[in-house]
Amino acid sequence: MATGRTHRPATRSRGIPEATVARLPLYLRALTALSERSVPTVSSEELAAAAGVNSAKLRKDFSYLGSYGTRGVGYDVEYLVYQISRELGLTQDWPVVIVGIGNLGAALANYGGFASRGFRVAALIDADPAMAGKPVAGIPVQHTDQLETIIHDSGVSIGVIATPAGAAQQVCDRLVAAGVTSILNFAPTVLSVPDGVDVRKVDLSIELQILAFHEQRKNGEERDERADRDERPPRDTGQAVAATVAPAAEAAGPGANAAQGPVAGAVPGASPKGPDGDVPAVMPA
Amino acid sequence: MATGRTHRPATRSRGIPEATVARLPLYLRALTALSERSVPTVSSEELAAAAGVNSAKLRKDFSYLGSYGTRGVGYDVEYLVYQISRELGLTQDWPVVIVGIGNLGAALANYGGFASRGFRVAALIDADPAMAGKPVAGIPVQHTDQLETIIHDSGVSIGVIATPAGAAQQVCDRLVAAGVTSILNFAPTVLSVPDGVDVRKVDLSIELQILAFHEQRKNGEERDERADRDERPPRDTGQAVAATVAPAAEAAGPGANAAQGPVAGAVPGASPKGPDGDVPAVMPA
DNA sequence: CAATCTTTGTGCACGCGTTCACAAAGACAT
DNA sequence: ATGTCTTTGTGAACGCGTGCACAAAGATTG
Repeated sequence: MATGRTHRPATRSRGIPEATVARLPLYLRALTALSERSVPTVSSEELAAAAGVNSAKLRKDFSYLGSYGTRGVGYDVEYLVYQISRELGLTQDWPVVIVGIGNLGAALANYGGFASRGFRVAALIDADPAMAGKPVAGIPVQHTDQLETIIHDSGVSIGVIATPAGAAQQVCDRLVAAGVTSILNFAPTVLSVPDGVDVRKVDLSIELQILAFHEQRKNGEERDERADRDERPPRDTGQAVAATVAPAAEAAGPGANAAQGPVAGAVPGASPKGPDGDVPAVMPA
Repeated sequence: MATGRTHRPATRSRGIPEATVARLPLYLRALTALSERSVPTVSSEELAAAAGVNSAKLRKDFSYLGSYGTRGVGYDVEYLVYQISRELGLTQDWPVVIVGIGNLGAALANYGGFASRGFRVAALIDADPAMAGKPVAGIPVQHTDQLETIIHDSGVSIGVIATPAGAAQQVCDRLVAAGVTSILNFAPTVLSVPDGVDVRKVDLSIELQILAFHEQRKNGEERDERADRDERPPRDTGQAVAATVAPAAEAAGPGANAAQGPVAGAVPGASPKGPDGDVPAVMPA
């Protein structure tokens, strides 16, 4: 799956392994489907198949939540839906703001999967003044100037960043400063955040690259893997190669100017950031 | 990671660990940024910071590719860009089709991160006849009827599914039958595919749910964690609870009837499919 | 050429996650 | 009640991934 994991050292918040937490939404979806079909109970085998995992893994996952099954019968669907929802915190309302209303931001705003799980789009924010007031998914877009006010007034603690890479860190800093403690980042940049803030990343091109790797392995044993295997290249091949790989500039932005702290260095501090400007299409990575 | 990992048993294609493969795109992005700033070399420490990982991990990752560094100096940026690109298979052109041109599909079509890494959008496909011919991102949308022809003529091996959940499995089957061997799935459904086909999943709401879990843990020790901890619920709480958790139907759809191998066999029964509710406005595939 | 300094590459240990396999628990039939 | 059958819950083994720590390698300086 989309990759998206952060570099946080797998906190294992309260006994439940991180890997298990990541699968709970999967189980919940399958269970919800069963619930709608009025299926009263499921065995671990059936549910595991529906969720696409191993049944032993599923049982172990559930064992971290408690003993919510009946031996010889299986799990009560409705009860399990409730327990998992509660464990994930979906029994409460989560106001969310989406920053960067390009194609992707608009798609997210329209995405039905949010509302159906307790996530409510509290506001849409964009830096383009021309967007201000325009309704997207029935919600008027507000200007970035309002960001702090919106966060504060709506009590938002989860922010979604769908801006171009160049603007992401800046937006992130403002969100965090305003009180947001969880961020879902769609911009192709590594965000630095202070401790206590969770970041999850979704990078569409990364997923494709991973697929390409496996794809290459499938058809690709007969390819040109011979000559260029271990040759020391001319030190000045630079431009040519770069042009081949990435003809269009990527401009991940100077934000990634490594060299900050010794290792991690999550510096919420200033970020000159330079030009980001463009918000034309979607994340011109 | 957004997650998005499939249930394939981590094939470790050719010695390179799956976890390492998943990080290579990360390194590549950071390196590309350095390349554009004309930085000749980087140390593992610097690059690791830019990519948001541990430096020891980075060095070990690179060691799987070969000895591409110079002790006392670091790594040649351009050379490393080339090596990683080649390893990922990005030195060749990958035609891609996107099926389901709703908000999300359109966002993907416009996404710049594809073209800049060797991925070329060969075609856009949608089931809505009204969409046919309409240009999105400069590419005319074609009707689903053309799917097989397009795949065949363009030699596409990677497909992106951005349809509603209810249509995903059907589209998937047709893609696979037409020769696609790698699928990036944005629909909230578990796809069943034959061996040899790779599936990676990106589920936006899953990422948010994971964030919600951690968010709950942060502010939430003083919450209502007492009373409803281990109570055996009335067996008929069903509807009420379901309504609370998921007011809008989601209907991940029975499409997930894995039922291929022996272990799978989940509810092979008929699938009236019913209302797929979720993702109404978006993705009218 | 020798000494020193920097940084890579990796052996090793540890912890997490996955999977197997089975005893315990309950349902159900007789 | 007793026995059988199904399915859970989990102890234990295994394998992968991560991070430490250091020797080896090369640059650099005197």
